[in-house]
Amino acid sequence: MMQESGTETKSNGSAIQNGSSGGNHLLSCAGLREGRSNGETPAADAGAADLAHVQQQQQQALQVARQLLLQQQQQQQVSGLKSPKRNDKQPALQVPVSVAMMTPQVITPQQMQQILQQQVLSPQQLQVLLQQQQALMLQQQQLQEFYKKQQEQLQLQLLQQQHAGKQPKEQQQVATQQLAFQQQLLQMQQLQQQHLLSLQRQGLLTIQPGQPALPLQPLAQGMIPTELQQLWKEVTSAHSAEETAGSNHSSLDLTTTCVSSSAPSKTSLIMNPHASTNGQLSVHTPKRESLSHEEHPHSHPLYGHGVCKWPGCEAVCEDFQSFLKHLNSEHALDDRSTAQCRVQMQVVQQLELQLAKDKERLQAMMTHLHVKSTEPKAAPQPLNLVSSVTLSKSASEASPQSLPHTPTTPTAPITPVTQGPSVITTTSMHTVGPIRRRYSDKYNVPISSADIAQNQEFYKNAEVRPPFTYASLIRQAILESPEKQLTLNEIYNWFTRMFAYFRRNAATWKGAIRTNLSLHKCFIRVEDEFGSFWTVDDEEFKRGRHIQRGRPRKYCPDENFDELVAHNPSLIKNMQSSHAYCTPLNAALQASMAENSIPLYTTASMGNPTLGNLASAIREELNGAMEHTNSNESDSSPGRSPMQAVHPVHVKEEPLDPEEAEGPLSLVTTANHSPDFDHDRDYEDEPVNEDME
DNA sequence: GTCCTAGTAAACAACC
DNA sequence: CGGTTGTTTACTAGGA
Repeated sequence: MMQESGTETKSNGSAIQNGSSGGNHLLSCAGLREGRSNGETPAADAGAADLAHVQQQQQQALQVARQLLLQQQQQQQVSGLKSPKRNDKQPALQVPVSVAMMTPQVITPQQMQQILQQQVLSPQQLQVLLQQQQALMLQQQQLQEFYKKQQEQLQLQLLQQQHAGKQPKEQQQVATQQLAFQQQLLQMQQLQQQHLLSLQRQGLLTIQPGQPALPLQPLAQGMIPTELQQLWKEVTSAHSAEETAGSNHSSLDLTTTCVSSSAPSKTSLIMNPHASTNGQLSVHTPKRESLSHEEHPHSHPLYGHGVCKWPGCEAVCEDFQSFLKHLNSEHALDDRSTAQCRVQMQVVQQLELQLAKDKERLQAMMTHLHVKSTEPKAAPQPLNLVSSVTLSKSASEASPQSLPHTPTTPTAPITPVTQGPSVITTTSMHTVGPIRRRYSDKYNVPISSADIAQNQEFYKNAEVRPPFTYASLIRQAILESPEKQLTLNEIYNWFTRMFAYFRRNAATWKGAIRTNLSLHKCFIRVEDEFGSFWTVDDEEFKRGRHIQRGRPRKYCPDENFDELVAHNPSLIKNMQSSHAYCTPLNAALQASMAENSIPLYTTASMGNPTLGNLASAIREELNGAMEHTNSNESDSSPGRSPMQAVHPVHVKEEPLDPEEAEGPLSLVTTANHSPDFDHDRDYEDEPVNEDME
């Protein structure tokens, strides 16, 4: 497709792609533009108004082309021939025209992205650019329409030659019009080149050296390049066939005149030395032909209800032919028509501006509605997070301890997050202070892995405080670990790995983590000879209870615990570190502690040896009962051996509900003479223990 | 206004 | 001795 354009280009000796050594085609077009007949000087400081003017000129040229086309249509109608199927195999006298020349320079998305990446455009410039883009796309559509009509007419002519004999005079006229049309196209193309040059001079467009020249890039919007090219081929093929049969007109090649730097003038129509190359590519498309049949021959935007609709005209035309004559005579290419066309252009621009504003408004509304749901104050955190903060700050302030963005554990499936356009910059999202009522605060609804995973990339990169409580995050970190247990340092690492926010102010949030670990009943600290780690009781987490204040909670692990386990051997099975068993573990242990905590604690602190023996016993039992073969250590827990799963237990002895404090543990309770500790809330005012100490 | 809860800071102790 | 870990307390602020 496009290589055909290239061959045609080369055939004419004008190097389009490499003519300007850097592929900067616009420079070559500068010479072309300066050589224009109208003598318009290039706008050194081409602004939006100049660009609009260029657009106006382009549309004007297009209008003239359409006018010529209509004249041609009129002649076809005079001949009174319908167009049956076209014969595909025609003599190959061609009018090859570069597709690149025929394609308006609609800015491709790549170029648009390049422009945006430059970040030098003001909103006004972008607005202008958008408008120009829309105008050019409109031109494309008009061209497409024109080509279809042209094809139809040529087919009609061809049929006429085959069945009704030669009509040299008419054919000559058609050919002349074709030439004039192509000249108009050339002019239009030059204007487009000028337009692009203006864009470049403004800095709106940058053609990089390695990048192909802009006009040679395929169309990305508007019209499919292949379709456009095919259309033109059909047109030229049919037309050249006609000329071969009936006249001595030379084939026309507009390729060099438009896009090449070696064509200084629009009148430089040269002979095409490779006319035959197009013949084989002329493919008949029945679809397009059928479409051409459906087209109304007399439809014209400037003609309706017998009146010329040229702005300010309203001349009555009896029929379409008279309208065309009127159009040619009264609205030819002159200053008046140009001025009127400019006015119309302004009208269109106003409408487009309004449309752009409305689009922008719509976008803002949509953005607002989407971002608002992610505001920190909004309790529920949406899963599809689209708002973000500028990463510049987080990047600049990220502490050096920021970890690589690797999935935490194999058990934490991480779904990729849609990135890129979904991220909308809003610095307001950069929250600093404490945020209350985070997601999953209420009723301690556990955050799922998907909650974090879906926004994982976002939180990893954006220094946005996650709308989760520390407790929720700690729980998530623990549950994501292979063994459902983490050391404190591993929890730290999880936070810094998963959230860019926690790469700053480490002292603050680390202290908060420690406080939460100690404060929440759901977090159970377990010790072994290698250190301590933390597990989570999910059921207790859902309860969301805190360890009561004002009440001593800690006890010496080697004291008073052996007896507890001795009375409750089933606890041993629950001492594994996985989530599946940490819950019953906590239930049982905490149930036991509910019965024994205060007296045990108190007595332990006072030197009661009972729990010390108990702890030793349970530790031994654990070592024996748990051949914890799962040695899959977390990547973040290098310091622990597989045997770490065998834990002596060092658990906060927060009591559970009275109904949970049943079973053999009651023996401990009674044995420790703690009638007051059956109730959770009894510890509120409990200076007794402190007093006892 | 009160209560509850989360977050923060700080003090302290034990441990490494 | 300094850092880490863990506990506890006090305080603030937001929400019900």
